[in-house]
Amino acid sequence: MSLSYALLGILKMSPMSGYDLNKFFNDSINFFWSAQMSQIYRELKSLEEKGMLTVVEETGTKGPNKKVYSITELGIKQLEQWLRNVPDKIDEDNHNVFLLRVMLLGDLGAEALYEQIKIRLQKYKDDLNELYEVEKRIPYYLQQTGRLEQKPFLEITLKRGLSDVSAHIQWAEEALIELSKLIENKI
Amino acid sequence: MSLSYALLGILKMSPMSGYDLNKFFNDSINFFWSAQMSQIYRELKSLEEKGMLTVVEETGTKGPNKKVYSITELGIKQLEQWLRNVPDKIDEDNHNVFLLRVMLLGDLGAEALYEQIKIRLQKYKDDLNELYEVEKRIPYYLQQTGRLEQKPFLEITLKRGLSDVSAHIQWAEEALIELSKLIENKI
DNA sequence: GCTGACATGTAATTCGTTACATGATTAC
DNA sequence: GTAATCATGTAACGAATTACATGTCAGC
Repeated sequence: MSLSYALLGILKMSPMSGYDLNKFFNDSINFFWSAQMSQIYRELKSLEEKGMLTVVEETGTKGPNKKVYSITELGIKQLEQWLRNVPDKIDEDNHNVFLLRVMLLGDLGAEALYEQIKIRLQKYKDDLNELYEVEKRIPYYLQQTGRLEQKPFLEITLKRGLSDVSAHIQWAEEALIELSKLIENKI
Repeated sequence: MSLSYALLGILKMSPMSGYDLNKFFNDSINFFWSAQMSQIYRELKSLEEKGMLTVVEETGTKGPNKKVYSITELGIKQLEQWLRNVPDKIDEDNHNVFLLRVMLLGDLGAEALYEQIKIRLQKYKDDLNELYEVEKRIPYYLQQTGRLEQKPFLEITLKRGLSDVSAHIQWAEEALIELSKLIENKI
């Protein structure tokens, strides 16, 4: 399962709790990964049982106790194996509900589609701004974990997010123009 | 579930069997949707039980009998409701295993990442060619189902696929350049 | 006293994949 | 005869979401 490797990979950078992992997902790599808290907790438990993680309970300064997880040698080995082993079947998760809507909405007329793409365009613009925020946080984050040599790789990852969102924005803007032409001609 | 709406939407264009639906997924909208046969059959059965589809068994000219499904009034109503109702929580399925790999592979060195992106770039180029094939098939398909007025909407859908893949290709090429610089400088 | 952030989990359900199972027809 | 395509399904498993459940601590 890929969530387990996501957890192993992040914990390899720095030990943390399930709660922190969720924050990391939301604050940093939300543009390509997210998870439910309940799933994270369940998976952490399972990885610990398999000996890939160890856990230490930490009495925090505030809030209830934290369970801080660290990766083990076994965990590192398993993660590396997964990373090096390129799957021959490239299994991109290609269920795009929005595009399904776009295709089928045509049947209900151009106006309905126009409105929905307009809403989506705003979302893409928000996403773009969020990515800029993430970009700003990278140097700070790298310093904290002392992994400055990772900078180019994080930048490549982030650039993919930026490139995706920019393409989406351009597509949406062009689609809106197309649709407004259709709407005008129909009058 | 969105698969059910995908099935309703396609069956609204034209009645067909589970087998045909799978072909439609693979030949036309594979760039944003796919499904397992077993899932399709299960879902068709469930939609029929709910009264959103009707089924007629057809003795084909070749092969075993087909079960041809058609959408009912109820099905059309449900589909339209789903299409018009814009979800406030935009729930893009954002689990990109490849990007997870990219981020984490940095830790194993630039070479490993370079190789994996190179493989991926080839896949993107194949995808692009496949999309051009789909593009060519659109006019033929529209004539067959007599839905020429749908053309602009299918084109908008397809353009999104093209825009995505083009952005991916550009990103991959730039990433490879970046990485080769890193590799050279290390020698 | 209440809200919001902190913190962890269980249970039930739904969704999706994989493996298994069957059989007809056509082209080589 | 045998492989490929056509055609439909069941069973078991695994993954992900949703709902439920509990409790601390800080600030207003």
